[in-house]
Amino acid sequence: MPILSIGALAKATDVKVTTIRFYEQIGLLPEPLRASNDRRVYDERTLSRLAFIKHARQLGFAVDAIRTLLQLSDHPEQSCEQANLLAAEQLAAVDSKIARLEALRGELQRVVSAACQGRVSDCRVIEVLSDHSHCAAEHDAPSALAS
Amino acid sequence: MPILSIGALAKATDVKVTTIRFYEQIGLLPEPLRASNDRRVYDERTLSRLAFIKHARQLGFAVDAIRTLLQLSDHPEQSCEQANLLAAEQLAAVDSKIARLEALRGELQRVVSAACQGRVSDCRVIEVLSDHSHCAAEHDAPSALAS
DNA sequence: GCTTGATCCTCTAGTGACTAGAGGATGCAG
DNA sequence: CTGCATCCTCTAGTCACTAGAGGATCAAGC
Repeated sequence: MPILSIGALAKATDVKVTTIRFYEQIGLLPEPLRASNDRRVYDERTLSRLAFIKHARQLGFAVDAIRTLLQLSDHPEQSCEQANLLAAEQLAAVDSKIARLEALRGELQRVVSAACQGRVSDCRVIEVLSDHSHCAAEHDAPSALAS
Repeated sequence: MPILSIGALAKATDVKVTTIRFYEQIGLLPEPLRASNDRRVYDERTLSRLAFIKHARQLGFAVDAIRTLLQLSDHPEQSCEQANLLAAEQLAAVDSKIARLEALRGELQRVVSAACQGRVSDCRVIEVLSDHSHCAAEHDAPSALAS
């Protein structure tokens, strides 16, 4: 079983060293063995686990959801109902983000196409921003847009 | 000129009281006059300014961009080039977020459609998450997806 | 006048998922 | 042996708020 330093693990997974330590801190990665010089020592199991985490993050899963998914993959005898549910929820969240962003895009296109060459005093961009009633459709706060 | 309490301003703009104080703290809103009992007192100019801020936030503009836009609208004799630029940048950012999210959606749809009824040991959701090579296309980290 | 509940004040700390930096120890190559 | 890379811990910063403590004041109803 080949042995990896934190730097080697970082390079192999394209996850930053500080992020690996962070994942350990919040309990996504187990505390690794330490070499005599106190440095972290990893094996390939941690590499797969980190790859799993990275992939799930890329798909937009929250850390809490990933924690659940990891527990499931650690206990393969369990039902995978929960994993299916999490994936479906994530898909729904992505769908709704896309819908919101598309509404915003429409609004912004109207703003941009109204761009003027003159002074701010007759600038459509500022004017449209000043007056919500110019908007064709309602657009909600982007609070739910964060990934 | 009618006079507004912070609560009335909050109600009129649908922005939370704490958020209004926060905007004052970071300099998006000017420090208001105070009544004898130390309470904030607003006029309609602040109401428009806050409506402007809210609308721009809904469109996904960052606070720094809004600061610039507010400066522009405070000085109508300036060229509106910068406002046009900011709007175009914001549109490009939204476009790229949508593109990323659509790639994620495709991936997630594949994950969800592979949902199984059995045990985790043969669960496609977990398996697909474990192995990036299952992915049809590259999908980047969602770090740039935050609104 | 008294109580009750809403509103207001300041200040601090928490959110999520990292990222950056201080300040120092160790390892390795030339 | 001299750099420079890598590693360690710990703290604080990012963004745009949000929540709560702990208290003062106000308006309405009895």
